Amino acid sequence: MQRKLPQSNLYLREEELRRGIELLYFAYRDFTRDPDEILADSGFGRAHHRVLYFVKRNPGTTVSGLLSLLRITKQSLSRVLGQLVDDGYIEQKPGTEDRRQRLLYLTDKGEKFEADLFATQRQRVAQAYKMAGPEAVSGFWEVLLNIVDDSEREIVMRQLEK
Amino acid sequence: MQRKLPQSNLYLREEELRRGIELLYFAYRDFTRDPDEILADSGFGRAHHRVLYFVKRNPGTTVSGLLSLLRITKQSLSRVLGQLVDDGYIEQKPGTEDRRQRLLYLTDKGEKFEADLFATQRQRVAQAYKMAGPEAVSGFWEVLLNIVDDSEREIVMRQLEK
DNA sequence: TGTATTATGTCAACAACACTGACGTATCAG
DNA sequence: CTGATACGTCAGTGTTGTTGACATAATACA
Repeated sequence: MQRKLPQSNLYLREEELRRGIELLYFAYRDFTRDPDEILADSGFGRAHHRVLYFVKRNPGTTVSGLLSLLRITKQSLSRVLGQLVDDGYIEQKPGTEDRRQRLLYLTDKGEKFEADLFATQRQRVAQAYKMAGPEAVSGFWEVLLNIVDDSEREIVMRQLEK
Repeated sequence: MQRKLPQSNLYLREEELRRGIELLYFAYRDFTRDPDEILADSGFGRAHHRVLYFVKRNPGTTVSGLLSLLRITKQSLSRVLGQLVDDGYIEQKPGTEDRRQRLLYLTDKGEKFEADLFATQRQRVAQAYKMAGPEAVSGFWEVLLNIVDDSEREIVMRQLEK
């Protein structure tokens, strides 16, 4: 018998998939809202935030390091990075081993600004973690990691373990 | 004693928070990649996808319904919606009760296109669900829902239950 | 009936951020 | 010495968001 089971399963599955898709949209939209507001006051945008964030997390990283992490073009990165350097948020030091490289570090000003931006997301995510509980948080991480491209998962995991 | 515990907890907490923040960035980035490619071939962008998606999910919704769901300006929506109507993906019918309203529906062409776009994200999310397992999926939903703004949670939950 | 409000659309300007393509310089590696 | 690499730059383009102002039609209400 069971004529209707496959149909029913498919329907449930679709609902579950749409739920994930929608939550991802809404959560990401709100997740970026607080820092976006702070950034706008300083004449920066979301891209600046990402650069500050990943330089903070990977002090001494190079331009190509950022490029392969962010997966944007060097022209896009260059514009944003240049502004951050010009405005004194990021410092470039020539590589010791390979002098073509520019090692990137946050200045004190950059550290403070990043901390302000981080505080807003910290608050939001900490609250969500608290409401959902530790088991839910594990599941959250696991599903997200599996949504990442197969081809990117290695590099993402390396980043997470820093 | 436990002199070091609070410090240690804070450190762990920070790491956990950064993990969530980073995963959200990487997952969202890759999550939007497949549909973005298809859209580019048709001369559309991510905003068109969102409109198609939510009209599919809420057939007969109005412009203001979309506006309060997407939280963008009417000028932004109008441009994108206008293109989709002009190109025959979305159909507008005057409201029966309130004739100022334009009720929005996907045309057959729109249904097919949305299905193509959805298929890519369906595949990615289904795979992630499968790898992570049902408990992880619940946690994924729960954390994401709590990341959504308090002020938006009602409207998001109403959407999810459709 | 008349008036205020609502739903929607439109014109214009602007900014952020991504892209492509091409070219240039300094440095490294063999 | 030569080719590849790391990085920068100039120029153009497109999507998507914003603000502000104005217009039209339909509704709601006094």
